[in-house]
Amino acid sequence: MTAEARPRLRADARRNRDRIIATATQAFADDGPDVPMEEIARLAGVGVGTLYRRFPDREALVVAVVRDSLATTLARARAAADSDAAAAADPATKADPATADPAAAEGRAWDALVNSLNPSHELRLTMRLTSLFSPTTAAAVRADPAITRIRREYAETLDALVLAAQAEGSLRPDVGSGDVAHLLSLAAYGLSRAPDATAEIAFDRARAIILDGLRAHPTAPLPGHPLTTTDLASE
Amino acid sequence: MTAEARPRLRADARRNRDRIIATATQAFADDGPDVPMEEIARLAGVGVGTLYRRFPDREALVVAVVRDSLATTLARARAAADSDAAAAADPATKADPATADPAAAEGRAWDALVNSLNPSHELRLTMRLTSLFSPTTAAAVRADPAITRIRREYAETLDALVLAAQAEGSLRPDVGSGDVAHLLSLAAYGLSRAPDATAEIAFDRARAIILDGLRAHPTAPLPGHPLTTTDLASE
Amino acid sequence: MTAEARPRLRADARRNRDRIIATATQAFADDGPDVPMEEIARLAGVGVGTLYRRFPDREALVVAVVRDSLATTLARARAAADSDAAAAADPATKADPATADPAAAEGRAWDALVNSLNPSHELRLTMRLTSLFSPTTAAAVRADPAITRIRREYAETLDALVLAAQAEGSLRPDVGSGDVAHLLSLAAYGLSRAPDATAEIAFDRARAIILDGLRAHPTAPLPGHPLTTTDLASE
Amino acid sequence: MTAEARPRLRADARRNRDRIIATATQAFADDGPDVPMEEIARLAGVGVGTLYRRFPDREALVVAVVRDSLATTLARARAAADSDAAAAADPATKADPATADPAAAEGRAWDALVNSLNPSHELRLTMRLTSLFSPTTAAAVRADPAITRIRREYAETLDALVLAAQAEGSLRPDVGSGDVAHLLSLAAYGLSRAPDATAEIAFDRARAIILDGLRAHPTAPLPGHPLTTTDLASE
DNA sequence: CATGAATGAGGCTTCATTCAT
DNA sequence: GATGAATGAAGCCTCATTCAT
Repeated sequence: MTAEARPRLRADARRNRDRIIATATQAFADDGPDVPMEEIARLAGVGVGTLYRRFPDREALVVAVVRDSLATTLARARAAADSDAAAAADPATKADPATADPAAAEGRAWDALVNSLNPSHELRLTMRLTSLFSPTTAAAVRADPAITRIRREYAETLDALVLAAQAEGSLRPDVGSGDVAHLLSLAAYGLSRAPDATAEIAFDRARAIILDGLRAHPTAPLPGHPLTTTDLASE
Repeated sequence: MTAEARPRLRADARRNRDRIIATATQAFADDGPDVPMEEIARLAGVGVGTLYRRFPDREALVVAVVRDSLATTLARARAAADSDAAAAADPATKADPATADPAAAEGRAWDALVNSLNPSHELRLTMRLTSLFSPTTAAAVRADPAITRIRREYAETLDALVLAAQAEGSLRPDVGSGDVAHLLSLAAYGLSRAPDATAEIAFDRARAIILDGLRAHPTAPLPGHPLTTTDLASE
Repeated sequence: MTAEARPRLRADARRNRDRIIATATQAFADDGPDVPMEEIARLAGVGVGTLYRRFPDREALVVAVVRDSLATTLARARAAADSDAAAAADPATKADPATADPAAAEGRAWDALVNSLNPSHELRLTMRLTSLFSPTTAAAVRADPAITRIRREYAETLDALVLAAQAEGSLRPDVGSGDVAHLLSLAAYGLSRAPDATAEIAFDRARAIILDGLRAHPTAPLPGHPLTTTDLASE
Repeated sequence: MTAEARPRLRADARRNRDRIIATATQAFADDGPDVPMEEIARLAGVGVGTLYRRFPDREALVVAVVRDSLATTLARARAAADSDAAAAADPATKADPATADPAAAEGRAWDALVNSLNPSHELRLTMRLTSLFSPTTAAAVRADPAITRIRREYAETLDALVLAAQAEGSLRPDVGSGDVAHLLSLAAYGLSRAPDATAEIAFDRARAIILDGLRAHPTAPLPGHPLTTTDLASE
């Protein structure tokens, strides 16, 4: 997934690496950013040495976890954008607006936008993590080239979705992809804490309300100007 | 500020205690939840011994900080509610809807609700803190009787504001005080991170969009049922 | 002994500090430069925490040990120089060269030089240490201002002794204080390894032979030019 | 190079083994006695596994390195002794003292002694190594039969050189081969540290002074008795 | 009471050594 | 045989907490 000089990992090493990242993601989410490395190793069923062979220090592990999670999120958003494009190319879909489901009347682009923002379990955990790590670690995360690239590509994908939704008139024109990303990351963050059904509902409701706020029926002018993703780069 | 048995601390001791809490609040906000106790003591200009005399252990200090911050927030929300009640009792205010400021057309209760949710510096810190502490410490915070009481009183105050806004027709009827608290805490949380102007704007815009979503113009039924604050107690 | 802002240490702290340095000096000599910090602490009868409170890391401890040892050595060399000066001022001492002990016929300055080079137990340990530490640590030692100052003062003292001995004709004129320091440090180094009587003898003999070589009876011109202490600064 | 049961290693394995020893010798000299085994393996271009196949543990590698180095040194000292013997047997050499180079007036045996003590690069490394390893490792080195044998043979060679030089009157009679070995090892040790020109000069000068001290012009009786190599066995 | 010195458990990381591929 | 992945013991250092001054 990265462009590093890591041509091929031995099968078992690869499996270990993947399991460590998955375990670490979960452990960080469960116990906070300070979970002992030994605990992570234990949960992953490996010795500390193996953990450190793969990730030179805690920071490297965190970066890998975030990188992995963001890559998944990007793939998801892209899939949503692509399926939207495919649907648009297929005249059979939503052929006649008049006969369409009124609840889905917002249009294809809107649906694509909403789908792309449905946070995966992984992303939720990452949302939480990125806000919990120490300033030093956060800086390391932002400095990672692979993460930077993913963020940029994600921003581009989201930009396209936002513009399409605004073109079809379903998304209010005075918001930018930065606003959208910010709001949805907030919603996802709220979800990431409690793992139970209530949190699930609270998230769904919050998301619905936020989406209502994003629809093209502004009741009052928004302050400032539409935020682009770049505006939030320092987030 | 709290309802504890406060056996009349000597003036200077009292000052010490207050300074420690203020310092700790700032230190937690600046450097994260792991600031060493010695660092806090140093910043407060006292020895560790003094710190430990006031707060038997780190958890007690955290609890005190959160308690203090929540108490301030509650007082602020109450003041907003009270001024609303006072305004309602005063026929001179907003006497004639026709002459009222159109931008404020949502009604007095709506304004009161919005005001009560304008996060103070203190609240922002608290938002950040409560989401950053370890699960263990978070549990200790929730278990604190004084904090529980404050949360309950805060919920009651918010309930009243929500009901009033729904009664006047400005707040959509399918939300509860839990939804409102959840959404606004999310917005405030987003703010608490970066202290720069961009974050300020992002927060203002996010809040505006959320408020639009909360207004009484539901475009689609919300999933589930209106959340009460109790629903979110485990958050 | 240093010019740091350490005005006064609490009596017990001071005692601990001294004991730690003494213990560390011995431990380094006995077990090499890698003695675990915990071992040093244990031998000194304190907890690791105390050790680290006084010396932020291993390097700081090493620097302190070397500094302490060099200071002792400097004091010793100075005492030798001073007693020589005092003797010279006292007409009763060695009043008549003709009646002096033939074995001591070399003169007062020579005796002073020899005395100043009688390595203390501490210095022997230090000799061994400075050559055993890692390049990084060695660099830290050389970078220490207090150590730099002591080395400079020591060089000045030795310079005076060397010049005096050459003036009285007992020390061969084609050597410098750098040569003298180098040779004697070699002898002392050899001594520092084995702690038994044999080593003691070997050292005494080696020193006697070296001193013979240093006497004013050069049988062959020495290569290069007389070394000054500065020439050996990188040693 | 050693007298072990060397069951005819395959050519490439043999090459591996030699490269590992050479690499390790250099690595120890460059980076100190704590170079990780993996680093040595990497520098030698083999995997750790291969390293451990040849040398069961770190101690075995160190012993092999020292053994190798000492064997080289012994060969050199023997060559010097042999050439001296050959020269002595050849009446053409130094036939007429009157026509001899005055600077070489000390005699053939003296020259042989001096030559045998001219430290090779290998010996310098060994000097450094043997003094840097931990007490435990140093003991293992001394306990190695091959090393013991080499030391013994070296002592015998040196004994012969010393006796010859004393017989011809160039070496003072009150020193033993132990004294000579001790002094020259000290000089060589001093050299092994800094690899620059200053160190070269300092070594040359120190050696010259020491040789002056060793010449047959004792100005004072030496303490103790002439040391044999055995006296220094524990060094 | 205030201070800051002492303690030691606990987390991070390294590396000698073993073992599966 | 060669390789390098896995293991875990051991050392460094931090910091919450206790206690002597």
